[in-house]
Amino acid sequence: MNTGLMWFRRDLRLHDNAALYHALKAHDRVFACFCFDTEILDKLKDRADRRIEFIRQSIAELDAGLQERRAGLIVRHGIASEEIPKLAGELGVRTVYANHDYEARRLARDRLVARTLASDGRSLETFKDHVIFEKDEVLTAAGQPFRVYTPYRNAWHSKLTEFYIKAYPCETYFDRLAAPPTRVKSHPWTPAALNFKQIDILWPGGTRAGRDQFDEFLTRVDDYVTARDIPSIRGTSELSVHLRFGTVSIRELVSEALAHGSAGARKWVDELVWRDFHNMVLHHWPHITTKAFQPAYDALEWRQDRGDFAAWCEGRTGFPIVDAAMRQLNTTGYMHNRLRMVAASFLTKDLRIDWRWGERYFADKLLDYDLSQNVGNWQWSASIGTDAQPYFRVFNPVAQSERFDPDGAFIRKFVPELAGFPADCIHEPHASGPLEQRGYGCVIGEDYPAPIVDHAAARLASIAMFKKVRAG
DNA sequence: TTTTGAGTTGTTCGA
DNA sequence: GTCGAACAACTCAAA
Repeated sequence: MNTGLMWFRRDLRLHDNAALYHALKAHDRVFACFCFDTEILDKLKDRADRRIEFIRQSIAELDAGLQERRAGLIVRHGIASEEIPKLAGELGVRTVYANHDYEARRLARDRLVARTLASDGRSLETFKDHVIFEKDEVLTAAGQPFRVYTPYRNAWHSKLTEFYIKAYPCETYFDRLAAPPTRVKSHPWTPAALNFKQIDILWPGGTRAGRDQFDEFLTRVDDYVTARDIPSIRGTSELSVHLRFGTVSIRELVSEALAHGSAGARKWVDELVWRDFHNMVLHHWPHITTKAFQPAYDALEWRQDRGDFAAWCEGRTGFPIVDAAMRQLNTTGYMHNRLRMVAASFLTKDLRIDWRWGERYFADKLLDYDLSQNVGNWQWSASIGTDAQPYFRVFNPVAQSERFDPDGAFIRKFVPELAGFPADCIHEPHASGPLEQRGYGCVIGEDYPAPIVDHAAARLASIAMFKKVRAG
């Protein structure tokens, strides 16, 4: 029997899925599986992990969709590089199908799977699915990968044709989806069975939720250009977690946004181009996960201050917008785009703490965490990455707060002890006098911390830290 | 081939 | 309050 196996990873959908389409097209019968990889699970810091919950919800929908077509999802729990070849053997499939991953560890895993399968006369076939353009698809005129976003974006748009955003019509072959034989065991995926605690997530998993979210965003995409910067209102698409786990199709999003055509929709597509850009950069310069993209900046002498780092993590720096941002991350597993820049700038410029500490902290907390995006944006904020913001550009946390949270609504939500401050005082509460503070129901230094750094001095120290490296 | 100009997200200073 | 300059140096495309 000519059978294949679809291995779902960060592409948890049955529609417009490159690997699934190729599997279905090439085989009479196709099985579907997902593996909870213990090599990843065992590293998670917290037994209540929001990403596990999102995956659980998404594969529940995936399984239901397969059941409707008289098939079903085989779930495994173990070391994926061992489980997948083992399962392929149990099922007697000739070929395993998956979509490209771009992270070094996942690539090593996939190479191992391919080798193990090959030793048994089977093969692993992988496809581009997660991005519009990957690897070497968009290059400079000289045939080199871009190091700067804007020319990359221009080349990206020039190369884009219908071909690249056309959906893979998986449904044409859905009758080829096969139910797993009863002798093939599936691992339960309740939180208890996975040794995880249930935890609430801001966005439910699954493709239905992803589609609803996108439809809802399209009703307000015209306001995107300005609204996207205001954390107290829903101005962004909030599709990041769906993009991360493939419960939406990037082709579908780009195709529909371009068809929409408004200035807001076009701006949003350019943000999706950033996603391709960071992904491409990680492919070409894999060292950026641990080293500066610009090698000269490896010599920067970051402060190794655990106390200040803890204050940043816990949202008690005394800078309301930074603390509100960190508390949003800690309590919801999400942080608004604008605030990610403010928080990252504060850690790397005001506190001069190693960007890698911050990158790691975000990695542990973010529901939508994606290695390439997180590393790329942290290095951008720290002024050491591709297309780096100049080192002398240091965000002023008070100015950012006044500009993007003018009425203090976001601060009030996540730093409720400051809720009594009027809008013009909430951004810098320590500047109010002691009597006023008492009147606003919050004494700085008692009910809310005083600033842990002087921004003006910290800014000069940061610029000096960079200058030293450049001079040396 | 060389030159020129523009470049995600900013801030401060001085006129 | 508003405005332009300065804060550097490199990538890339276009002239």
